[in-house]
Amino acid sequence: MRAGTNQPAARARKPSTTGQDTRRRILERAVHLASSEGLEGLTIGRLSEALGMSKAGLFGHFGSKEDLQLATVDAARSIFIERVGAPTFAAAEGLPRLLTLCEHWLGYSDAFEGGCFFSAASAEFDGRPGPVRDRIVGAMREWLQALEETIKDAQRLGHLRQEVDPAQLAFELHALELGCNWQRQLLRDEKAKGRARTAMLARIDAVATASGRRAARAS
Amino acid sequence: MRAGTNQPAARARKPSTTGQDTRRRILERAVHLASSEGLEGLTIGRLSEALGMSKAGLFGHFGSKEDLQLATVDAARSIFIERVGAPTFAAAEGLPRLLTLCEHWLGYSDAFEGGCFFSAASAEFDGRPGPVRDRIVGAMREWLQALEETIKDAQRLGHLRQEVDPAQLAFELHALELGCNWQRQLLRDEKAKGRARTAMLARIDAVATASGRRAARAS
DNA sequence: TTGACAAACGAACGTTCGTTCGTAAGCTGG
DNA sequence: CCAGCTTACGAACGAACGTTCGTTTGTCAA
Repeated sequence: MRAGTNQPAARARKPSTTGQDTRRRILERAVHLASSEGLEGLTIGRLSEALGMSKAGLFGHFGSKEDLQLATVDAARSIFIERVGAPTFAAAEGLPRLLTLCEHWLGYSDAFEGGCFFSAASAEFDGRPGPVRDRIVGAMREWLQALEETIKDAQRLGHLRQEVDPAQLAFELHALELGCNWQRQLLRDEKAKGRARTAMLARIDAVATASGRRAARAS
Repeated sequence: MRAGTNQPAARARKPSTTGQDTRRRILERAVHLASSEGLEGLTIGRLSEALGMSKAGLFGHFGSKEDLQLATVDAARSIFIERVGAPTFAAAEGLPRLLTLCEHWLGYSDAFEGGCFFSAASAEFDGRPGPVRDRIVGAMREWLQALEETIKDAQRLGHLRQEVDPAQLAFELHALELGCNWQRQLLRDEKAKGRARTAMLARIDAVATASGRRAARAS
């Protein structure tokens, strides 16, 4: 079953509303729904109802629920790259870039109605083997690697002390982001973002060099 | 419907297997299942199958699925208290107690097959209003309060500097625990616990007083 | 021995899930 | 104008969900 799923019909045509448009509209809504209801709680029936279309019509854009989930993860990844990755790599390398990353990272939670998509998806699928879990893991490894690389660059430029363990620092910054999301979403604590920012800046400042601080102040 | 749920039949009798025993057995399994599949993914059918009993037989112990979920949260809370709370309050007040808390906190993840129960439950229900969410929030507030109180005690004893903000420190320690669980469960990184321990100890040591360090070394 | 009661069961309920199918409608190249 | 393709639809499917019901079993008290 499910034959012919591997030719995604990418041929370019221009009807009044193309399938790609609808697909985008579906995924935009799916990402929000999944961030608060979960990727499994994201039901085809409710999603189609929220979009004012039929179950079958929506289903046709994806071969299966799993494909919908995978596409939703990809869509969330795109949003993350747009809201965090892009402004980060637009900033000057070194400490300024690392600080820019932290600030946009904290701000991106607002991009989804139910808080950080990946925080929710991670917790939901960390114990369920399969393609969806693999996709989430891939996106998170990619991000953690980028974060670590940003730290290493700052170190290479002499903005951070040599004895800093980039993986350890990346772990701690990531933990603070998770904590921020937790406190905001579960306890509805508006101070969460401030707490996380305070902690991130203090942690970074504690291992910054004089030239690093100068570069940060200049930017 | 669901009449007579409010007299739990606490009358003392001694059949070969009492209802309370079965209920305990059910909840023990439920906690593990929920920690990896989620509280919603915890279905009565699969749970009863895993226990070798019928759906109806299991269902009878709870008036509804929601009641089962609430009981599961309570059971997880008991395990947490037993594994973390008890050893913590057995330790000497002040810095020794705070360090004991951290160590047992990091170790308790092993109590559940799918990692920290509350980390999973928090992420799952942070966007779903209702009694289950309220129960989770209650347990977490209770814990966060205990953590903050432990910090304040250490401060009162002069083991931590006066300028320390207990709520901020509690937030950061909690974030590190979340990060530990995330890295362990999603990335299957065995270094996670070490990373979190390193960060916790460094964070605490940075604001410890000389007498606090002495008390910690002595215990 | 009998009556009462808790504990567990099998069978069925209505609902919702993901999925399949056949079929209109709308656009486009011949 | 007409085939051919994409897009969307309504209707229906089997499976699994939470839940209800009536019944059987085993144990204690009278």
